[in-house]
Amino acid sequence: MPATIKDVAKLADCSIKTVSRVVNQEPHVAEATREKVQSAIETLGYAPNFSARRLVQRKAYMICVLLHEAGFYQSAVLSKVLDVGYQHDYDILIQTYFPSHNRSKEKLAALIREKRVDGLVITPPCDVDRYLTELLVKSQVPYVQITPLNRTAEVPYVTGDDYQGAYLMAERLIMLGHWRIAFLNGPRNHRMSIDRLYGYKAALEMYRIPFRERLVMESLYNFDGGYNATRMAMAMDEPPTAIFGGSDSAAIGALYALRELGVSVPKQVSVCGFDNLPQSQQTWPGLSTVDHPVEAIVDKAIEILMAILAGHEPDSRQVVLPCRLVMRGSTGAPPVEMT
Amino acid sequence: MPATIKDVAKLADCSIKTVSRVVNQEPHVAEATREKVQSAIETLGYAPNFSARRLVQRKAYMICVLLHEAGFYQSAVLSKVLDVGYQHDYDILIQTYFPSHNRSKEKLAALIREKRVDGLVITPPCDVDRYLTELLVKSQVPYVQITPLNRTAEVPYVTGDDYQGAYLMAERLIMLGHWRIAFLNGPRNHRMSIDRLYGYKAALEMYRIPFRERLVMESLYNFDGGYNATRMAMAMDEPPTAIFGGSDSAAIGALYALRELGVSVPKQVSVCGFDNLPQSQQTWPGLSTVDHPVEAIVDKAIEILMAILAGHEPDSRQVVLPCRLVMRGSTGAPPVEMT
DNA sequence: AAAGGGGATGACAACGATGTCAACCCAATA
DNA sequence: TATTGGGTTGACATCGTTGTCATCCCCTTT
Repeated sequence: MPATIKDVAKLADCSIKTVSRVVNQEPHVAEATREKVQSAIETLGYAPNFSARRLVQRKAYMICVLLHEAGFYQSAVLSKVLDVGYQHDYDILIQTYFPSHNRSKEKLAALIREKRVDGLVITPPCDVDRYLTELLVKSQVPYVQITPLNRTAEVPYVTGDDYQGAYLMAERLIMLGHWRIAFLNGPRNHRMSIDRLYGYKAALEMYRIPFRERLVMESLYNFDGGYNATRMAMAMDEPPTAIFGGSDSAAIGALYALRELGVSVPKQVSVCGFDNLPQSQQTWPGLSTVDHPVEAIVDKAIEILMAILAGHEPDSRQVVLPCRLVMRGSTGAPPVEMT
Repeated sequence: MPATIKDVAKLADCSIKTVSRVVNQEPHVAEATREKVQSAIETLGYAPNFSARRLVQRKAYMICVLLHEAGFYQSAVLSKVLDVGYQHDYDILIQTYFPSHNRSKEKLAALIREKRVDGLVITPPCDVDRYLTELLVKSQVPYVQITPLNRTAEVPYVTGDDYQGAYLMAERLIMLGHWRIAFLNGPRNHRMSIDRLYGYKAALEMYRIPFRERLVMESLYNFDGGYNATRMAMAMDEPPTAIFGGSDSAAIGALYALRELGVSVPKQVSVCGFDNLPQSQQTWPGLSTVDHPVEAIVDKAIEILMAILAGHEPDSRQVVLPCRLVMRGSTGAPPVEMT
């Protein structure tokens, strides 16, 4: 049986309230008493019972990270959340959420209703689900979205500047001499895909390169999508000299397809991605990509969430951080055309 | 203010105990009463407060997954833990643990002392830390190790059969015609590395292939280690015709090094790994590897943990599951030697 | 010397559930 | 009719904390 506050009080010959004061470092305790209590605590190996504290304070001391899948991006997020979580007194609970899965909906709803968590961090693609959004709003739980696929002005989120990142990368490709640049697009109704596509378009426009609809290929931002899209692109009459993956996963699929086709990267075709996933530096050649600053994003997101939980109004509820190019070996000048 | 059990009792015109019975589906409630209570619950949108329940039941309804880092392997584990967690009434908390980091030690110790978790799942490489092991044993918390790097007979663990898996793969390489097979070794004092190395050695012995110490290269099982080891191996007088990575990460590093050296895989050199990480099928060529059955391992581990938590004695506390070869494009026959 | 003020302290009531146990009701039985 | 027995039911204590507020004591001030 672990020691309780009562045991400590008895041993230290004082009231439980005094022990509570010492434990919580409240004022109004004489130095001598404090020491007496401290030593009693150590003797008994006392630690306060968290459930009791949670009950009386009506606080779970817990934040939940909502995941759709435990993928590469999510593990980067998690990694940082844990890191930052240390700074605060919150534990981190993870929960999966599948829009189509009724049981997972109920689980999450219960989690919130039963006050088992004080706030949530939503990772993509969970944010696109209507039911979830309604649930969160209705239950008034503080939450913040990490790199949402869609976003509305009412909801707190932190993300990278998809438009700017895509613009930068497209511009870089253009500077290298490319002008038939395929774009591996994501789901058409996601704000994130739309922004990245717009960045690409804007760069083309800026440099007077005609935009060609057929160079925008469906990829769903995943490996298989990138692979298939690339096979199709390379089968065109005039295949692209560069393939800009809207996500690293798609770009890695593209690399695979090109290797399979015996197309040399970057000599014949350049490839680049978006996200800067850890494995994008383990491909060969290393994948040039746009760094979505996950760490900074999570940092900011937790900061916002903590502010809301503490009752303050955060500096801002919507934050967009700039992206940065990370050039590796997968991009280069296009081959000289034979005309 | 959320509704409490009292509110429900008042509305349903009965005692709180009766409501409790209905909520927990206990017997001894008349059908009419049950319905009355149910409708009151729905009217008020009542959900039991978990902190209160935890307090009185002295149970946290929480298991902790202890991670050293949120890497690829860990995310696979996590993914499955979450999946299985659904079956039971436990929430999943994640916690990082760094042996050198005092603060993280304290955090974990507090987590356990304060009864915030009922049990733990330990992922590698956390299990190699002495302080941790002592803490766990001393505090009597139920726990189970997933693919431990080291293991002792007293501690519950579930792992893949490293020896058998390595044997199978080495045998396969030999059948393909290889006999200069380099092995990218892991940390020398880890049981897991030792077993994999022994499997490799045993296969060599079985097929009467002389074991050469210098073909066992230090890699620490990571990308950089695999990369460096491969560079060194290929610089030998008689470079190996196959490189067997003790882990996929190391093997991916090997692939990178070989590409860089312009060595064709598998035509000139075969490469294979161990673990079957998700990204090992996204390399080019696809990485042949030994599947460490993470899902089955986690399944079994949770089963054991749940049995212990429920007070039963599990069927067995140490489980070793067989590994299975996954052959992809990175392995083939060695080139014909010019003699 | 009396009044006032502030720090130290503890008694007691929350918090919201579950466990214990006695009381009750009603039907079946002797 | 009295007794038994089983299913219903609720009063009350309990879990281990924190919050409220009254009390006490001692020191300063007038």
